[in-house]
Parts: sequence; structure tokens; C-alpha cells
Amino acid sequence: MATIYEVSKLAGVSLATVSRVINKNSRVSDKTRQKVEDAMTELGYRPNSIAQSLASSRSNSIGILVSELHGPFFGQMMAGIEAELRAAGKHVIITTGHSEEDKEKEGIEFLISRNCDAIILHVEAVSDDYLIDLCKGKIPVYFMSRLVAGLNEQCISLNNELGGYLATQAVIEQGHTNIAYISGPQFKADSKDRLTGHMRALAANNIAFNKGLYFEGDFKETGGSEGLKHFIKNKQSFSALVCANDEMASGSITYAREQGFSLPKELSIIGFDNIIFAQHTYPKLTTIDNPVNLMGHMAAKLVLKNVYKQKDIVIEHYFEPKIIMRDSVSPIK
Amino acid sequence: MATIYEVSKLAGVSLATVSRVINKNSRVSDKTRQKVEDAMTELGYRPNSIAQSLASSRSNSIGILVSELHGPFFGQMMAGIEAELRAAGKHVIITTGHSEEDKEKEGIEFLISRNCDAIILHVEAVSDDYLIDLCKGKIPVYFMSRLVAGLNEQCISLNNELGGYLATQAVIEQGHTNIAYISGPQFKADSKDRLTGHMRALAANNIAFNKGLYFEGDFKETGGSEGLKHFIKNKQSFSALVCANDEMASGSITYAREQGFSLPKELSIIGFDNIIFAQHTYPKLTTIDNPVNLMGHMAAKLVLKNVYKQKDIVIEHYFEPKIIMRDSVSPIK
DNA sequence: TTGTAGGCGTTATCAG
DNA sequence: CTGATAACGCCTACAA
Repeated sequence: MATIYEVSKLAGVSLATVSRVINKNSRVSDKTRQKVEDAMTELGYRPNSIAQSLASSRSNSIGILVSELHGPFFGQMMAGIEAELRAAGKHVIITTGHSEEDKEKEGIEFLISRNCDAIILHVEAVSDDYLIDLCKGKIPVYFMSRLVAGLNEQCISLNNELGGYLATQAVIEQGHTNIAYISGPQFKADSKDRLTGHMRALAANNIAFNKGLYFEGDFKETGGSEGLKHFIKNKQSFSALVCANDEMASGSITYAREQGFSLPKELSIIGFDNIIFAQHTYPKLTTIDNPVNLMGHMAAKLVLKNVYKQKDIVIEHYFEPKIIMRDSVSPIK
Repeated sequence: MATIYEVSKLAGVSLATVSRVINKNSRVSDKTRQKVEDAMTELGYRPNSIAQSLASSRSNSIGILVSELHGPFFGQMMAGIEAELRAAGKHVIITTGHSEEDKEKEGIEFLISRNCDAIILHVEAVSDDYLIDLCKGKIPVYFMSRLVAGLNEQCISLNNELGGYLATQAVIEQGHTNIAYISGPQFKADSKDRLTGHMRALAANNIAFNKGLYFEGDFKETGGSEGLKHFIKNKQSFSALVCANDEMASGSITYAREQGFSLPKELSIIGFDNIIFAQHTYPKLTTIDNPVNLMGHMAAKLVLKNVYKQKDIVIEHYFEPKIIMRDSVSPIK
């Protein structure tokens, strides 16, 4: 692979001049610029971004840490971030944390060690203290879907509590009072907040929280089926089921039908996130819209504005969920 | 951020010695190792992987190019690759090509310029010639879901033609002869192969290919609904619909129900890929299993074996799809 | 086992 | 506008 040195020799100029035409900044006479460019194409020269990065301590790449690479939620999030950044000529380096403290930390250190200009984190297992410490470092850090106390300016988050409230409220408005709830893993802030919202809606309507109608799921399809199975086994009676995300709602819809429920007549089900597939369950899933793709774009804009000093960017840190009415919730008879 | 130099000073040893304990290879006496490690923790030292990479021209990171970051197909693929590599202590750098030639090339160059030890590509728009050229470079290149002539050893692929055949054959075996087909974008090799398989099944059963029952979709949910709408508008008669992937199958199931079809009685639908969500459509989607997660693992193993010289790894280059019988296909009345 | 010194490919600061 | 030259942080023969 040709280096800047060979280019300079072929073009008959110095290293510095070649570097200048690469970086298009300081003035170079058109004549020499042309010579250099010719030499570059002739040699098929490509700048080595590793070397650039080492020398300049800038990399034009942004590190991203997500919990998982699969799943509709993270897919939309990554896609949003990447699209915005790519359009600005930046690259993205993605790694995973698997919701485990060690792996999250390791992932973060990898990104830092790669000289990312900034990192965008969706972390779930690591403590606030760790994050606050992290922010004292040199590299700018931003957070998706996590509100770290005192670091609001660096967070893009959804009002999950409100979302949880809206979901349960929607079901209550249809006359349901026996409402089962399948939450996400409770070590995750999102899950906790959604559950809090659920409780608030219950309380606001004078419905007592029934522990027998609560199940902690895993945010996956299986969580939905297992939760429902659990309720049925324990002979609970309920006419509505609110799930803390759409995957679990899908799983429970499938399982409910297998058990002979007529949906939504005998059981109303509501989800959370509004993943694309929510339009393709049967009945079509009523759910809470989580604009995670948009939030990804916003996180990217945040780094564009703060790190790359792009002007005229308006940042919205806090997103409000809204309900999407479809067919999986019906009035109680 | 502390450097190796400060560590060496604090530990009272040379740069080389510090480098040795970082790389755990050449022998260092326990005593000095301890001194160095103490110094490292005291300073909170983290190796700068950029500098490591520049000096050693090795990066312990593998570049991955996928078309999109979202969607169940790529999600599973990335997850498979990452899991395998992560377990081996390697990191993954993911970027996207968006199925556009320019972006694919740009993505590849980014990965190369980042000194990846190897790159794994899922490219769709770039030509074989370009890829063959690419392989002449210094950095090892591997391909997912694409067979490049002469480069079989570097490819992990699925027999898409067979999959296409199996899908249509399954529907024929249930007595269907008027079979509509919604393909993927025909510039993609996968789509083309699946269609070829469809044609072979038709031919093998003496069913003429009817152009009116063919629609080129986009591999997304909308492709399924649009295709079905197209057939209906043109007053085609058909009792079965085979879709080149599950997203389109889901879209067509939803649309079919909206149009009042009773499924699967009045219309049998089959998909391709067996994404997780295929279990949650109604009726549950009969489809062709595409072990893309496994294939991701295999691609990772390929680099573990060839690039990192790990022994005892058995590579399987060629995967066979198989049919997954569920409920969306029924015998013709 | 440990240290010295040159080099990886660029950038950036000075002079000129 | 252009050219030397010293960093950037680390690896790796080669010596000791």
C-alpha cells in the first residue's frame, strides 16, 4: 500500500505538501495540487487512517456501544445514528455490551482506545458513578435511553414512565380493571420506568396492584409466552395484558391464541416500542411509539454539534412517547 | 491519558519491558512484571490501540460490512460474527454499504484504512471483478452470502437456489398450480438465485411461468403488500404466494387479511429466512430456514482459523436451507 | 531477562 | 506557498 512518502517522491514535493492536499485545508497552488493528485491516483494511494488518527488524535469516527446487534430496537437505533453521521462524512464503530457490566466496560475501553472522537452509549449494567467518572475523561460521551444525574446535556432519552402510564391508561379506559403486566428485566432503567408508569396509572384509577398479575420477563418473545403461561397456571383472572415491549407482546399473542383465547375479545394486549413488526401481528398490536430511530439521529446530531462544531443544529434531549391505536385492545364486555 | 513511557518511568524499567508485559508474550521476570502492572494500575494506563496497530500492523479487530444495520437478517448475521469473535478476544468494526456501489466501496476502504486484520463483507452492489481485485490486496477478505467465482475458499454461502426450489415445491406438493411469486430486488444475487429455484420447481412440475404472477419486491414488508395488491389489481387468479423473504411474506399476510382472504384456506403463503418473527404471524409462517446466525459464526471461525491461526477449526463453506413447516400453507381444496 | 533505537504513516509547527 | 523535522504511542529486532 502506497504511503504519503512515495506520493511525495513521485510528485516531486515534500511530505508536508501531500499532507496538505489530503486535508484540503491550507492553501496549495493549483499546479502542485494537481501534481500531487495525479501521483495519488497513479499509485492508488489511500490515506492510512490509523496513522492519521495517531498523529492528529482525531479519527472522524464515533464509537457506539449497544447491548445487542440484533433485535428491532437496537437495529433502529444504530441505523438512525449511522445514517446521520454517515451523511456528515463520519464513520461509526459499533461494539456490544450484552447488558453485562464487564462487557460494557470492556467495550467502552475498546472504543476509547480506538481514539473515537466521541462515543454514544446504550449501557444498562454499568453504574451511574462509573459513567460520571467516564465523563471526566478526555473523550466526549453521550447516552441513549439513560438519564444520568447531572449529565442531562449528554443524554437523549424517552419518557418511559409516561409511556408505561399511557399503555396501562389506554387499557383502563376500555374498562379493564384486572390487568396483568409483564415487565422487562428490572435491572434495566427502561423497564423500571415503564413499570413505574404502570403503577401510577393503576393508582390514579384506584386499582390495587396485584402481585399475582406481575411477571418479570426478558424483553424477548419467550418472556411474553412464559409470562402468560405463568398467569394462567396460577389461575389469575384478567382481561388485559400490558407488556413492556412489543417482542413480549408478540410472544403472548401467539401463546394466547394457542391456548384458545379469542383476541382481542377475551384478552386485550398492548405492547411498547412500536417496532415495525407490530403492524404484522394479528390482531395488529396497539402499542406505545418509541421513536428510537429519531433518537438515534438526535444523538448523532448532538455529537455533530458539540464535537464537530456544526452550527444551527437544534437538539431535543427528551422525547415523549405516544400511543398507537391498533386492534389488539378492545373494550371489556 | 498515561502512556507507556510514563509507566516505564514509574516502574523503573524500559519501554520495551512495559511493551512486553502488555503483550504477555516474551518472558519477563515475575518481579518486574509485578512492578510494571502496579505502575499501570496506579496510572490507570490503557494501551492506545491505534498506536499499537500502527506499530505492529495488527489490530485485533475485524471489519464487517453489511447492507443495513437494522432488520432481522443482518441483525442475526452481525450477532453471529460478533459473538464468535468476541469470545476469541477480537473486536468488530461494523459499517454499512446500503446496497449501493459507492457506499460499499467507501465502507470497504474505511475498513482497510483502519488496519483491520481481516474483513467480512456482505456486499450486493459491487462487481465480482472489483472483489477479485480487492482480494489481491494485503488484507484477507471473506464473503457472506455471496459466491465469488474462484474465491470459494473465502465464501460462506447458502444454497439459495435450493431454498427457492424447496419453497415452491412445498406449495406445489399441496396441490397448488397457480402460484404467485414476489422476488427480492433482482440486482441482488440472493434474490436471483431464489427466483431461479422457483423457476426450476415450476419447470420440474410442468407449470408454465406466468409473468402476470411475478412481482419484484424490495425485501421489505411493503414489498409484500404491494406485490399482492398488484396481483389482485390485475385480476390474476392464484391460490398460493411464495415470497422471497419473511418480511415480504408478513406484509402480504397482513394485506391479504385486510382484503378479506381467509388464511391459509383461500391463500397459502410461504416465506424465506425463518426470522424470529415468522413464528408470530398468523397463521404462523411456513418458511425456508436460513441459518444466517450460524453462518456468521462460521465466517468468524474462518478468520480465526486463517488469520489468527487457530487450530482444529472445521469450516463449512456451504449451507443447505431446509423447509420449516408451520401453518401458512394448506392443501388446495 | 532487559535495554536501545529505529520505524509504523501522518500531522503540525516552524522556518524560509 | 512550500519544506524540514519533531512528534503521536507503541512494537520489535538487535544488543547487552
